[in-house]
Amino acid sequence: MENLTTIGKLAKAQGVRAATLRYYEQMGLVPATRRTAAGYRVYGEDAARRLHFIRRAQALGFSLEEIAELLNLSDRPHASAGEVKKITRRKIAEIETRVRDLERMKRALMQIEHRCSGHGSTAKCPILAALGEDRS
Amino acid sequence: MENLTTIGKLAKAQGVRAATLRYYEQMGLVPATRRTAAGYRVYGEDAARRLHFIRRAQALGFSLEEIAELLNLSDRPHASAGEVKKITRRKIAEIETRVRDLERMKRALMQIEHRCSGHGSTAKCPILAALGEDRS
DNA sequence: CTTGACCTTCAAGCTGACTTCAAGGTTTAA
DNA sequence: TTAAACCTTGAAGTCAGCTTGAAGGTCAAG
Repeated sequence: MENLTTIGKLAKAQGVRAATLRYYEQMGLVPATRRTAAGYRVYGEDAARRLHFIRRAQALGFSLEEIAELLNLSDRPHASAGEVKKITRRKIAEIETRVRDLERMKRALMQIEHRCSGHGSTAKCPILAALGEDRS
Repeated sequence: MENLTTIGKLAKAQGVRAATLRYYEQMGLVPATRRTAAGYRVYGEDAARRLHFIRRAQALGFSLEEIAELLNLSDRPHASAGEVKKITRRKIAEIETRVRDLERMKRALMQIEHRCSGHGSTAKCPILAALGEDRS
């Protein structure tokens, strides 16, 4: 089954507002859908997957513009392979940097947690030290 | 040496604007500094470390409010250990989720990169599949 | 001892990502 | 068949996180 749905149902299912979906469409994040005779938007389940991706990526700190760029990568499967590859590698590198920074922050937080259990001494500001080295 | 400096120098050194530093002070992200007789702000190097942390944390997608919360953890070393511990654990869990999501996104990008080298077939939309499972 | 590069505050303006509102047309359930 | 619950567009409002501008005080170099 194709599982067609209206904007309101898709929105509710994904925990966003219908207005947000229209906004994403306007911003080019989701393609303009086909419409009913009355002009109502009609969504298939690919729309749900796409929307889900957008929300998760956002939670990871990507801007809508960056997300559009990521989605573009998979939308144009073989278009200008060289460029796609370049962007992809850049994104991968960005992600690796983020992960490293997050791991450092995590270690700092674990130190704080440990210290707060009474085991640590006055070792000061592990969190500030966390992202202290090397420039982005 | 204590390495005291003015707002302009600190700002330039960290690649932000002086106005941004004033804004952070206003928002409570950096404590109000002492001033010269003329009312000029005077910064020590702790300010530089703090600022550096703020910028990196921002790049990781934390809001200023969240960053303030993180900084508070290290500012009040032993204040209400129970609460600090709770917040710390929550932040650690959040970070772990983020890292997992980023790793998934990275794997998807690597598939795209691979596919674009001509090795892959029409395996479609690895990026959409990337964050497709389990809810945040 | 003045000129230009700083610093001060306060207020208004801008961008991204929505949200809300107004004024309507459509669908559906009683 | 009509009222509630949808949908449409367009435009304005909101919040975070700055940026810019105005109007003025301070400091360092020549």
